Amino acid sequence: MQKIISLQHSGTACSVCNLRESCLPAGISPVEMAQLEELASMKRTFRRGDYLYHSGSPLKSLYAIRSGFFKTQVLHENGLEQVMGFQMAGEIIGMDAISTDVHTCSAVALEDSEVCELPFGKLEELGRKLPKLQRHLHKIMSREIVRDHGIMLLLGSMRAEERLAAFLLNLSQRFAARGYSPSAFHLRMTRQEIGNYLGMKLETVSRTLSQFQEAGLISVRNKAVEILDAKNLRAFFGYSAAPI
Amino acid sequence: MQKIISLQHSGTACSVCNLRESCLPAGISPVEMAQLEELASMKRTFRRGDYLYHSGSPLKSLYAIRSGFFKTQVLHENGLEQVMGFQMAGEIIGMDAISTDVHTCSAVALEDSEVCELPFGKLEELGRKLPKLQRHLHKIMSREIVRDHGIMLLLGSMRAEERLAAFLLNLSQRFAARGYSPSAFHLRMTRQEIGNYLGMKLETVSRTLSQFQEAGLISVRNKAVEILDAKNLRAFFGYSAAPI
DNA sequence: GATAGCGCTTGATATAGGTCAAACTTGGCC
DNA sequence: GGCCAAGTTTGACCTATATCAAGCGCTATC
Repeated sequence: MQKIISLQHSGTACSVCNLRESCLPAGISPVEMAQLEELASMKRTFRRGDYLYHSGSPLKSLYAIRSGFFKTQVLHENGLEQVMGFQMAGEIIGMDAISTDVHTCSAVALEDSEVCELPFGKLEELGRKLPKLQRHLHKIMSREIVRDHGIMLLLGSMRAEERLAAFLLNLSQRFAARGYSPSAFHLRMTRQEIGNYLGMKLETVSRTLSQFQEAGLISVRNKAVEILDAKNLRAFFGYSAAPI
Repeated sequence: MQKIISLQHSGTACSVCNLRESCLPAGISPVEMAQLEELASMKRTFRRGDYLYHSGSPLKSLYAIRSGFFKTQVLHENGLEQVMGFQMAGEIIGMDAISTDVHTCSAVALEDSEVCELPFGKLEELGRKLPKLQRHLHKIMSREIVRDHGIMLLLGSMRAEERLAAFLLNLSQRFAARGYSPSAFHLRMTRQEIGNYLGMKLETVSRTLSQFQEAGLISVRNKAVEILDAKNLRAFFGYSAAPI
């Protein structure tokens, strides 16, 4: 399943990567950056539908997404299925595997994507030498915990409208943080995947999007979404910040 | 709110603590244990209802629960509320605060409890010297991520019956792992709190418990629960392992 | 440029779980 | 030991969302 399109040992270095401020190297010195660059030198490209890792496969590395879009999901033998998240450039994935040395979810590319591979053993080793890197790794893991808490709040306490509004605003915010338009973007995932992630059926996703459009909050045409009235969309979940 | 009943600098050491195999010191050598003991020497006791930390308070330490029961929860200004988990002896809490150096949820004692305080800065520092400790800390953080994924699956994909069955079996398993009866135990939390955690109303919790009792799967009398037919209870969520 | 298939929308209907309400139990406190 | 508040159970009814179903429209492939 996992087709590796290209392996590069040079590629773009952390020090010149435009994601460096939000990715793993955030806040470390140039000298330290050089050491991290060496560790992160392995790049891999993926086509839409390719797996970055499978549930059940052993922990080897964490992965920093350089470009593209992934989803992570759990597939239970009993048929239950849950999308755990949609990850984009600058985000680190694979931390679920540290606990048992085996991945507990799968990561699939939703569009052509590129990742930097971070061999976990070496990353820990370097963390022992570079306290700032160590701290940052801890922060990234903790951020994942906080993100998951946000989704638990969403799934446990919000109504369908609120969940979808939170989802759209969260995407908007993350696109904005990467220099893309916060108001107009393309969804990389299907209604089915959105619904699965948000604990609702695809029909409900579709209906709720139509309803938002009807109310003049957004404009949707297939995967193209435009947020027209972020303020009132935000009101759907009580003026709180996007908790995803 | 946070009443500190006692502060002890001696207390029970990790090396003689009966939780050492499941707690932070798991798998480290006696020499290393001594260093960890020094770090974890501060004990604190809490009465039912006391806060261990508040949402918004700065990160100081992680906490290893020595005895008792806690819940962690987020309270949103807009009224939304979500119980993130129920934690018992041997579990480490507070990792939500590492991301931003501020706690994002609150921890409340559900019964009289005792915790070992682990100053986070010192813990990281010691981790740099003891790779096994470092790895174990990472495993504990990752375990929290995996646990949260399990709850996301539960909240996003399961029906009320399945959630409650999963909840009871998870408690059972955790009590068993601590040497208590896996079949008979006391719930430390209210129906309200269970419901909030599982994304359902307290009436639904009550009704579903009654329904389980009707079906001969459990016996409930207030907070006293006995699991009579774990096999069929497990069948409620497709024979999968408790995903909490 | 035609066609097949997948993804999406929309409608009609069903239902799990929520809401409201009342009565019962229990445990903490004076 | 009795009282009060909080927690729990159970019933009746309601609503948000699921389910089932049909048709439409992209988009990708030849």
